[in-house]
Amino acid sequence: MPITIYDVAREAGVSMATVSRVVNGNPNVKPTTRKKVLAAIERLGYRPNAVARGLASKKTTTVGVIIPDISSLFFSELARGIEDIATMYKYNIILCNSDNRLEKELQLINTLLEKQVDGLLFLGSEIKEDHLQTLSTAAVPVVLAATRDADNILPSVTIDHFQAAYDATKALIDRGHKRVAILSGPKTDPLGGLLRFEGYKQALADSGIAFDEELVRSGSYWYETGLRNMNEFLKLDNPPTAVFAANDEVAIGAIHAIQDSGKSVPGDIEIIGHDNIRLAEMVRPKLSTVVQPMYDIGAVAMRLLTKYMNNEHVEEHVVLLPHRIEYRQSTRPQ
Amino acid sequence: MPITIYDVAREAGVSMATVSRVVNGNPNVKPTTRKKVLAAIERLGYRPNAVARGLASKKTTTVGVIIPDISSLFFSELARGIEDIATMYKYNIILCNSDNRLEKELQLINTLLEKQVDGLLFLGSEIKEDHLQTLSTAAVPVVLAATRDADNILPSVTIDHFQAAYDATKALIDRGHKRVAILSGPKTDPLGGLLRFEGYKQALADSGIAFDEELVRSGSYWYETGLRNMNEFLKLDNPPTAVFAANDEVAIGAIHAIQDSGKSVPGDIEIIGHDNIRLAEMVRPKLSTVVQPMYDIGAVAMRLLTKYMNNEHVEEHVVLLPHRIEYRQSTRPQ
DNA sequence: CTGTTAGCGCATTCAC
DNA sequence: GTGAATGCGCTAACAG
Repeated sequence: MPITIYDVAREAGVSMATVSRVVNGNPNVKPTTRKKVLAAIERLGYRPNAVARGLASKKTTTVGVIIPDISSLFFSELARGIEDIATMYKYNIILCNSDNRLEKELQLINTLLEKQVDGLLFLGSEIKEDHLQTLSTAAVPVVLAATRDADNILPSVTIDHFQAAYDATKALIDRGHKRVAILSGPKTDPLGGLLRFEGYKQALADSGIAFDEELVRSGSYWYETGLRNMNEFLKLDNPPTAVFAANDEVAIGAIHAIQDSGKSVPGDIEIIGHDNIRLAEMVRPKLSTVVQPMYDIGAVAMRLLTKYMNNEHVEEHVVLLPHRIEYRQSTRPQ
Repeated sequence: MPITIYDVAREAGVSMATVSRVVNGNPNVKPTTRKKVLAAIERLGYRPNAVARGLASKKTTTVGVIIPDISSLFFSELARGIEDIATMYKYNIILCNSDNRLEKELQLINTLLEKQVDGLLFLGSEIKEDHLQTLSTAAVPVVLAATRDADNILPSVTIDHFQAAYDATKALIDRGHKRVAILSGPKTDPLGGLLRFEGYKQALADSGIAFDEELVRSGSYWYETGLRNMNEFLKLDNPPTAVFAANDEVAIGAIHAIQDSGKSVPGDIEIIGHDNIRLAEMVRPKLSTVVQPMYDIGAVAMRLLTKYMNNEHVEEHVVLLPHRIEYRQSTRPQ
């Protein structure tokens, strides 16, 4: 039989309301009685029941987090940012993997809403009409992280993917390359795929370089994809002399493909990756890459969510975090 | 105003008990009325309140997971195993980072227990008397994963770390090495540190090789530690010709230290790592390593927890998962 | 400052 | 098969 607030009240010789007050730090309690209650709590080993509290107060101090895959280096870093800020604001997180599967995502949203989370964080996956519709039934705030909806209806935290890809491509061009290839993410991914691809094309156009379909390969964000697609590039009559990869894993796969073919990075081919996962510093040559602040995206998104949950005023509901290029060893020193 | 079970009852012209029955799949409902109720639920967009259900039923279908650091490649893989099995058994997980800090761990245990989780998974960190004491106040089952308590009081899922280290060291010795070094984890870590160190020493002893303090360096599990400590080895008058590293990151750091010094792996020095994080295949040379089945440890631990939560019979409460050595390129082909 | 009283939304007896 | 009644443990007015 678990100890309830009522047991404590009896033990301390006060009403349950008073016990509730001291448990919740309500100042309207005489220090003497507070001490009495605290002693009774200690003696009985009382542990407040957060479920009962949640039902009565309509707050669970829990937020739901829907993430494509927690085992990914990218998203686990994001999750850490979320959890740290959540802890700071006394929230816990219910973490769910969606594997980017629409059906599972919608079902998770419903489950989390049933669990009466105080807010929802939705990460990474593309936002379709179905999402918007299900999300619109939520009575609690929702924030997107590392993704956003096309019309910016929902609050979101991302970087400017177009600009990031533009900058990386431009940097390669400025280093004298005419044959700049892209290892793109899936075309179905609006941000990491399409938008970065657009940035790439725009950089070429602005530099008067003709777009060459031959220098484009898109696929998943896995190491093996980089390996495979880079090998295709290498078979070209006129292979690229520089490559922008849509993420770091792919970039590292590309580097290994190049090395395996007997060529060198950055000697023969220069590479710039994207994200700056911790791995980027743990390979040789160390990877030059576009820094996407994963931890911060998570942290800022969670902070934004606390503001909404707290009915605080929010200046801008679509926040773009800064990016930059970190030059390491897969590009030549300038 | 959210829709409650009562609204549905009125809309369907039945009692709330009946609605509760159809929501919970109780077979004792006439198909006709079931249909009526379902229609009313649909019409109203009713979403059951899991908090209220939790209070009434004393089950939350939520388990607490205390993890050192979700952003680590090792633990995020474990977490994925946990979450997948949790999903399979209709549980959600509340995920908390502990950073291996005792105080935070104890506080998290209490918080999760307050939230009335149906079970608790505790990962990675050393189990001290304080843990046992706090955990003993739990009214719900607890399972340890990737750690265990000294007296095997609590159920746990791990590999045999002594044997793993023994096997790796022995493999190196069998390849003809007399100077086998160890890049050990922290001595304060009972499994990854101490136990593996013991396995290393035993393998030496069994092979008649004198233990040499010079060939031992211990430290954190980070890449930089491997880099730094390997450099120390390299400065020795009589440096090691083989190294067993306490985890893969450290092993990769060591490889880079060796390469940076102008020597080669495995030509001059052979390396075996530990864990087999995904990274092991994403470096050159690819890392030979002791495979620790992270995903499975998480999955099995969660499965074990479901058995306890379900009052099922459990054969063995201390489970050791198998390990093996995966030979890749940081050891010479045999 | 403290106690009394109502629910919060649901599962669960127990009757019928 | 179905409904009425009770209580899970707590917060939140409201009185006093």
